[in-house]
Amino acid sequence: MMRTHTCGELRKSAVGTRVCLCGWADTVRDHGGLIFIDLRDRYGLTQVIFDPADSREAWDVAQSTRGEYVIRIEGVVEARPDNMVNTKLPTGEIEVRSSVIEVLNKSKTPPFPLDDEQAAKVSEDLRLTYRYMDLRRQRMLGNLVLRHKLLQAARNYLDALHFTEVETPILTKSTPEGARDYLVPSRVMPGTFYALPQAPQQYKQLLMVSGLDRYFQVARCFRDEDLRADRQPEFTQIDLEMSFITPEDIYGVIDGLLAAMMKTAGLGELALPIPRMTYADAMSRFGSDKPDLRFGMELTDLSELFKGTQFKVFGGVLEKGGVVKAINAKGLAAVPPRAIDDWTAMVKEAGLGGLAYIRVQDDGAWKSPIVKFFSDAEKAGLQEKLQIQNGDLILFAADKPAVVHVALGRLRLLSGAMAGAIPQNKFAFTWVTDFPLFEKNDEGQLQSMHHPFTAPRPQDLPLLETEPLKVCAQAYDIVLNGVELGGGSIRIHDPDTQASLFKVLGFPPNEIEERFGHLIRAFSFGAPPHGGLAIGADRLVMLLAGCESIRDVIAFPKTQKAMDMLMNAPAKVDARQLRDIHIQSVVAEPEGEKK
RNA sequence: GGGGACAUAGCUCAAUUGGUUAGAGCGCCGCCCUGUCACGGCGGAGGUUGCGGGUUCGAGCCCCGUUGUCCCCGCCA
Repeated sequence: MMRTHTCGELRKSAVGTRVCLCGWADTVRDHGGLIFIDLRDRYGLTQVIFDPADSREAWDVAQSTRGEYVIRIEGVVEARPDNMVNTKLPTGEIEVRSSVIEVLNKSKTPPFPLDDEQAAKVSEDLRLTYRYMDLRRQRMLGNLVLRHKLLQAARNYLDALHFTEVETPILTKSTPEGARDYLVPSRVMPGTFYALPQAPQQYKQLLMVSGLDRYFQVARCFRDEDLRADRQPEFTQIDLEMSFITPEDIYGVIDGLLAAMMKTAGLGELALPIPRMTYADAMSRFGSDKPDLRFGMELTDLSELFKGTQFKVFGGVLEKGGVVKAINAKGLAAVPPRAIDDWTAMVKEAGLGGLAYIRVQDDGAWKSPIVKFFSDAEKAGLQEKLQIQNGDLILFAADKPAVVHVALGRLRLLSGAMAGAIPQNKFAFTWVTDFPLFEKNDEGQLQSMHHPFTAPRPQDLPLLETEPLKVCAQAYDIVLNGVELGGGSIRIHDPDTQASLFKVLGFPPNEIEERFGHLIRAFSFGAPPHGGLAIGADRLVMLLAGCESIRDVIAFPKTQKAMDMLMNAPAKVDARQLRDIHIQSVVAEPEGEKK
């Protein structure tokens, strides 16, 4: 028998028992006589003591043991004397007196320290190059275990609600209207390509046509776009779809799912139902379609107040149908000029002409380049609407609503963080509902905001071909702490509505047939009304684990250039492999590397 | 595609205005030490300052380029 116990389970009740433990030498403390080895495995840490009087042979081996050696020990569990109990360890009341030690494997000196406090500062590329070492840390192991437990909880919850997990293909067809696809050349059909799925969207809808009724999948998805702290090129969704439902059914299922996962993470009872707000409200009040509701500092509409104002910048914008809005950055009156400069550059990038502000000094005086243009009534109105107190900083934006919202939404997050207004141990979920069905792309053409199978709200159907931008979708996002966790919609299930939507989007008939013909055909055989949603599993785990990067909850993540530092992927392949799949690279080989 | 930050010992960092032999803590190696748990003490080894070029009497430091990592904008139906 290799081991009788793990390194995390021995307690006082085991005193007197003969045990075998296996694990890694976490630290070796050699006192010349006594030697202490903290033996570590996934489950914890147990102190093992070697006394030359017990076994000189074992003591010799213990003395030559180094950090990260893999060892197996045999010994007897002893209670520690009262004054030597280590209260920092769950196993701190006992130790194992060992007379048998076997080195199962030696280890080179680790490339970086493995204790969580020091490892947190180590450069991430080194951690990724030696990811298997990084994952030995309790923190990282804990993240992987939590991820597993959360997904397990999700599976149990959905199974109890009669959802069936179905695996859908990884080699599938390109869907050019979404993100950039990862392509896989076909060997058998020269010149053709599979694509890796951006989401199992069409398959899960086809499963509804099949009558599966309730589908889910812990699904790997692939999108060839640039990375962020919360975006990886391959990521995992908890993807689900249901038949014969209304949006209320989705809210109910997901509310319960998230509550179950919060509980599993040890984060207590989530108050249900999760609050909802419309997309229009989210944009107007928070300047974002994924509002962070952990703090206030909402956007305040001042358009009424400044109607007919003498201040030409605001007046001019209002005459052209724009809006004037502001946020009160509580307590930031003394923010350095440098910050205002940075923020000004940021809002200009967002399309604003400039950033107007008022510093409300401690003596109550308003220090501002624009206040001299305000009437007494306007000042009084500001005071009242923005609840201005000494020490506040007021930030104004005046332009078209879309520009004002984006600019102030970003300022709200930046200034809120700077003011320390964002509580860190809070979980503020919200649904964002009633998204527009369409948006205009850079070329001014209509495109689906979600995807082209999203159903319009029934009451908006008459507007579909006349005023498409006013049509709201039966689409909803679930948001946590300003992060888009997931989204979904009720789908179009009747071919007529689908056809008229394609028409509005301006898809030519031959293209519709080529790209969506299979789906339309399927829907012509009796598709049930259906809808669903997908949750970004990595993001959810990241937030519930209290991590700042999605990479910390993925076992083997990629760098910002989508490199796998451990495997060194992507990499060149043999010319033979390329020939087989009928691919020729147009990238010039550097001199000296030609074969 | 764009903006920003960083790159010095195995790790984390320091190095005055451009000026002697590039330092510290941790780790590593050796010796000592019988109750430590971040053990302690003494000693030691360890550097092409990411790479390439330039300016200069002289470059870790200034300039240009390049590579890599991270953050953000664009992008992400």
